[in-house]
Amino acid sequence: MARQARAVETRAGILGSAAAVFQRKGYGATSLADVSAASGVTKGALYFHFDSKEALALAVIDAQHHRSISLGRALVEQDESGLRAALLMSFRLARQLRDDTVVRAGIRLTMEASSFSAPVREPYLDWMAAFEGYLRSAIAVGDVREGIDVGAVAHFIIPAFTGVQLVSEALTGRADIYDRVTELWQFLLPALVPGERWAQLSGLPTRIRHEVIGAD
Amino acid sequence: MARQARAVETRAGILGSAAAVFQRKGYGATSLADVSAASGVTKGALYFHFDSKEALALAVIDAQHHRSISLGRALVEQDESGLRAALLMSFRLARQLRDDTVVRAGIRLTMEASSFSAPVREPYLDWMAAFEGYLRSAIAVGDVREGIDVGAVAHFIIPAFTGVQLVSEALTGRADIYDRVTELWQFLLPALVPGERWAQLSGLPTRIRHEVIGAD
Amino acid sequence: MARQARAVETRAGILGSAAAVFQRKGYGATSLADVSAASGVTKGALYFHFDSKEALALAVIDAQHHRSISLGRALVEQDESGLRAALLMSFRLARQLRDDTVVRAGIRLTMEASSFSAPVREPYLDWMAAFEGYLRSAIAVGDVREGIDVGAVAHFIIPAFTGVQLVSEALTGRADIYDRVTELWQFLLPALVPGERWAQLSGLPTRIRHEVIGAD
Amino acid sequence: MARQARAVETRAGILGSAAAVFQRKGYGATSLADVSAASGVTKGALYFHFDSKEALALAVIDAQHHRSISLGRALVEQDESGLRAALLMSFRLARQLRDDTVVRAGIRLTMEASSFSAPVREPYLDWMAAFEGYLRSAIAVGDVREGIDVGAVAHFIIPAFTGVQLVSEALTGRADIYDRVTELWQFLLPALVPGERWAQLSGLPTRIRHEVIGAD
DNA sequence: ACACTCGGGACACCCCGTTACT
DNA sequence: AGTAACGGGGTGTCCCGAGTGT
Repeated sequence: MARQARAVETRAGILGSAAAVFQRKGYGATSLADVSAASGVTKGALYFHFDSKEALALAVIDAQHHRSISLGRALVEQDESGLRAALLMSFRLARQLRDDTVVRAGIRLTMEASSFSAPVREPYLDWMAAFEGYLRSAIAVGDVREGIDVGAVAHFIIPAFTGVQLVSEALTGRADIYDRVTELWQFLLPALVPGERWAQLSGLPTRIRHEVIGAD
Repeated sequence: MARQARAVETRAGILGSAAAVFQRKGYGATSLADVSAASGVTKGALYFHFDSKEALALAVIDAQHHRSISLGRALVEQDESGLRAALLMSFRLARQLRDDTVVRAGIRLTMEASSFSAPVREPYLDWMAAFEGYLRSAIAVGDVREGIDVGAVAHFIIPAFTGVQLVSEALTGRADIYDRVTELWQFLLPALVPGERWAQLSGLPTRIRHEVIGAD
Repeated sequence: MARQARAVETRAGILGSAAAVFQRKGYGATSLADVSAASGVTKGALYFHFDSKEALALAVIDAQHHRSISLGRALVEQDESGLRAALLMSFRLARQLRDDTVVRAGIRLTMEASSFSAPVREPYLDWMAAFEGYLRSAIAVGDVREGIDVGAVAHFIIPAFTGVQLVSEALTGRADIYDRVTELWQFLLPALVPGERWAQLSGLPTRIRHEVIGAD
Repeated sequence: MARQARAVETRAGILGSAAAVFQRKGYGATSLADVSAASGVTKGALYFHFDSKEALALAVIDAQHHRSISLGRALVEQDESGLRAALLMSFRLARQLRDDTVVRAGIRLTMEASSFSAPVREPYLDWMAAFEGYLRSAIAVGDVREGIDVGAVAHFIIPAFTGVQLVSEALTGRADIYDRVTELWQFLLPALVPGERWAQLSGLPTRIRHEVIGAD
């Protein structure tokens, strides 16, 4: 149906505007009137595209999740090594979290989700699975110690990153997020890399940070 | 005055009931009618004790913060060593986060606070300061390496713990929080303790966990 | 509680205005804004007194039922004979149905009730019971044939009256209701009164009509 | 045009589905989305065939009226005697009122019509005219007393039947409608049939009931 | 031309957080 | 400490035309 061209556009517009408002005010404080005004779309159209405020929020979460997870796909296609991939991911995600409204909104809504719906778990689980993969291939090339519990590590990195990003938001509006992510890796790497690689890997976080973000 | 005694009691009752409702439904979805019903107090009385819904939520946050921070005071008075103190704190707090309604509500509201008020930063800063203190005295007794940036470490532990607790809530309703906190320390200690102490400190998280919580 | 004086008054005011609007527009077409405007009461006050639009409608039905059923109580206290009582009731009720807004509204809502609530049955059952009583005492004094099934008769009179009133409303706005009720009795009495009383009872409907209503 | 064939079919499908929904929920509580879902037709198509929700309801009323009135036409063609015709009609209509969705919906809407449109009067008037005809031919063959006011009788039977059916719906969902219609005639016949015919006509309602409906 | 997607406003109901008067 | 009243939106969703394709 070619006619959906307009519809797709409208839907995307609503989603973007909704993300902006959600990101600024949170789910509870956002009214559909706000979204309607921000998107320049009437509530009728809004209702046509999304069944409810909750559905709209979930759609934003979903969009964010897709947008973020696609960062990972790119890495795999570029055939990056495991440890580099993990670090690249974290910094690219940090950049999204600073600059991409949809991602910012999605993350915020993910955390507030228990206010309006069942808690959202898939994103956390997906990220954990992705990092498990990175770790495994890092072990294969000797960047990460054998015998480590990759499940446990992944199950720690994701929450740690979540918390780092959350507190960075609360304290500085995420202005310091690159520093904080860099430190995350510096405190975590000693538990991961084998002693003999430490010399060459201890500086990796900073190198990758600059590779991804620059001096910023 | 005897009259004030009852007033204090009523106020505390409201606060407890409000915490229970906030914890279950979140700020936005909680109505004063809910609180009124849960506490068995009329809305009039409710407004006599708290100026507004927001004030009520902030009072819950405050109560939680006091309740949690007082855990730290007890440690100082018991003159625990720095590293032990840090670990004890984390597990005791984990226990509160599992079992204490006011604390659970307070944490939830702290994170939702940006929905209805300026973001709450003091708790994070207070915790960071406390952990800096623990780390400094840990360095003094040789449990933590010299030359480490205690500010940076504290600035990582607090977010990491925050994230761990948050994701544990989302995925398991905090049922696995003790495991997650134990792992947090296991992945973090290698970056903190000097090599020569590793043998005796690597098992510390598990020991303290059992000391505080038992097999649970 | 003396303070409720104001509340009672307000409530009654709302009920009366609501009846007027319901009577004119029906349940579905009546908005709470209409009621609010008609009663000069804010929607907040309205919500304070009635939990919902449905509750308001049911309250109107209830008020009508009380108002109508109390006609019957008066008859009993006046110790009217059974047949006279039945006829008096029907004409007095007819008058209410023409002139009393609350009654008109209540009847209308009773019929529309299945649109918004479980069908209302009590009024019908109450009326049937009342008429059974009248018939029994009419039999006792010989105005109604023995051996008649009073339950069946009551179970016919009430629907018949209901229909007469309903169609009179649809066709003439109840302008002709007295004529119609008179005829109802004229077509029904032959099945009820014993042959030997026919001479003196055949004119009873008209006599009672004039007694209650006058020439109108 | 073949094209219209399908249009007619679609229209009929909508009408049937709409009747089902109206019958179940009433006019006010029925949304066009409901009808659209029930009929498997998009709302757009729905508006193509009917100008408005009200028009749709009126079309259902109309369909019901046609369907019911055609019962009468059949009788005339079968050349039934007047009194038999009247009784046959009433029982056949009762059967429709129990079993035919369109008829049930139409009747319900007829009564609710004043909620959304001018009161519907034609059906009542048509029925009254039909019954006047039956009565007149009944008088011609001596089944009904001469000198009776056929207009008045018809003007009573139709409302009485309406009420009987209405209350039967409210109290039993029309499960007892055949009993109630039978009784209607038993209480009415004494006023209609001449004394000398009473012996043979008093059992007529039951006989016709069984003829039309069976033991049911 | 028929059919339908898409979008448009308009309220309706609910009820919420809050104040005035006892 | 409490009853009563207050307005103000919030979400849902309804009924209905423009616009678009088949």
